[in-house]
Amino acid sequence: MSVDQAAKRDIPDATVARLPGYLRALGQLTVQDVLSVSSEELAHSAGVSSAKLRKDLSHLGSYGVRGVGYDVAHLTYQISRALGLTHDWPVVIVGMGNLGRALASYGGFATKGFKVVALLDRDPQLVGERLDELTVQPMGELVSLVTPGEACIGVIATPAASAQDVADLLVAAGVSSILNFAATAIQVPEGVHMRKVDLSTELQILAFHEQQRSASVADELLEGAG
Amino acid sequence: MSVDQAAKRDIPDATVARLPGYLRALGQLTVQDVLSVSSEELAHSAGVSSAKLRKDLSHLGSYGVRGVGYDVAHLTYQISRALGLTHDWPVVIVGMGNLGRALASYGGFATKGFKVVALLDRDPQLVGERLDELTVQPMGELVSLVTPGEACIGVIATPAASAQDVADLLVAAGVSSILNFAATAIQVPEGVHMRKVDLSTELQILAFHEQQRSASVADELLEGAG
DNA sequence: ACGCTCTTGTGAACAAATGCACAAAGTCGC
DNA sequence: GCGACTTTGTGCATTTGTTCACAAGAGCGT
Repeated sequence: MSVDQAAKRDIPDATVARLPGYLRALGQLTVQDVLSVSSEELAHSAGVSSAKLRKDLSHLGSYGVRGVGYDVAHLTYQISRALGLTHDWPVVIVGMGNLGRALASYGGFATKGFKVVALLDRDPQLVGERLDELTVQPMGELVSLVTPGEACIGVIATPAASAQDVADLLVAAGVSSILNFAATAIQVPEGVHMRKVDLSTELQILAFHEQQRSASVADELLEGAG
Repeated sequence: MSVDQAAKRDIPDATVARLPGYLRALGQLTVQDVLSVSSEELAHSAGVSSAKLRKDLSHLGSYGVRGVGYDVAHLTYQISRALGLTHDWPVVIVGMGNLGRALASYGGFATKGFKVVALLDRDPQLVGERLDELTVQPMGELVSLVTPGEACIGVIATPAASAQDVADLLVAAGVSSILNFAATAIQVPEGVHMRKVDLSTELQILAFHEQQRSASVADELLEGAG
């Protein structure tokens, strides 16, 4: 048992970040009634190299069959288990603007491992509104919704200006994992896990690569001329 | 000049991914009328270590002053330039569901480096609707909007089922950078830059760490008892 | 001018991640 | 059974990224 957990514990971060991608690719194979898949095929669907995929999976254990490949259902289960998706995690979404609504109505939650248990907003105008079988509640309800000690994931979908306040409230209520969609960096105390998703960051990274491309094209022209 | 570009070219990926965060932190300092900042302070606002920040900035050039720190305005300019944000990049958003609307009305575009030039949707019901000074157009307009050779960033905010089709259309029209918000992996030809933003991936990574936490708490209890 | 204090920029050590190449281990046809 | 073939799992080399620790500068008071 301790061995089992130790095996899980040292899964590298880079691997953990790719596991959801494998899980998604496996989901597509499942609906296509594919029973078995090779590392080559699965890696291609997930957009990685097969060597990387195999090394990633080897961190979870040895679940493939040499000469054959991986059993789709079994590998799905093993990855889910490694990620901790064998039971549903409660999620509270704070901020019911455009983005909050989009997230709340996003189907991806229910399907795998998560359950939105509450929608919160500071604005009294929005409180009481029903969205997808849930009623928007005021921020004050936060403490009664989260049981400290029992894990819960908080999603921040507020404007940047209120993000830090909301994060502080979430932490005070006992939330230990936060996903921040607001366009600002927020500070959380040690022990709270925080991840950030941000449109402009992603666009800026793409812009950098576009710029590199045009710069190198320009260089080639110059070299050709020189 | 070639030296200048060569310096830019070998900025490590990990550094590029962090530059937008520094830019954002600098923006906050700017509105607070702070003129100068040390690596320690800036690193803290951006949530990284000061050593990492300094090494990252050293890849852009030597823009700090020893004993003093960095000039906020000048560093902002240098990072913007490195990322290619000295002029606006055109962005087309495909898919005007909840998410597409949220993205379209997201203020972050205009402020720095990007300009939404078109909103597209396959659904005739949505075509013609006005959102933030733009009219939703049918997919067919794509080719007339994008000038091949001139860089343009495409954002996919459609359901997963149509994401691959949309990506193919974008590529065919000449878009060379794609940001995919759909909950599916898409394949793009070599030479097209693709990034993926996905709620469930992020949640699953958080779930993994929550699970690690509870596992290690359980372990400690067992050790204490044993 | 000089020494004191501060903070950058960077070389060198260290750590993490990736890619390669192949032995190990399985299936299948005969 | 057995040899041919397939595909996994992994040791090793390489690349990429991070951390440390400090010399090299820059400002300041005297």
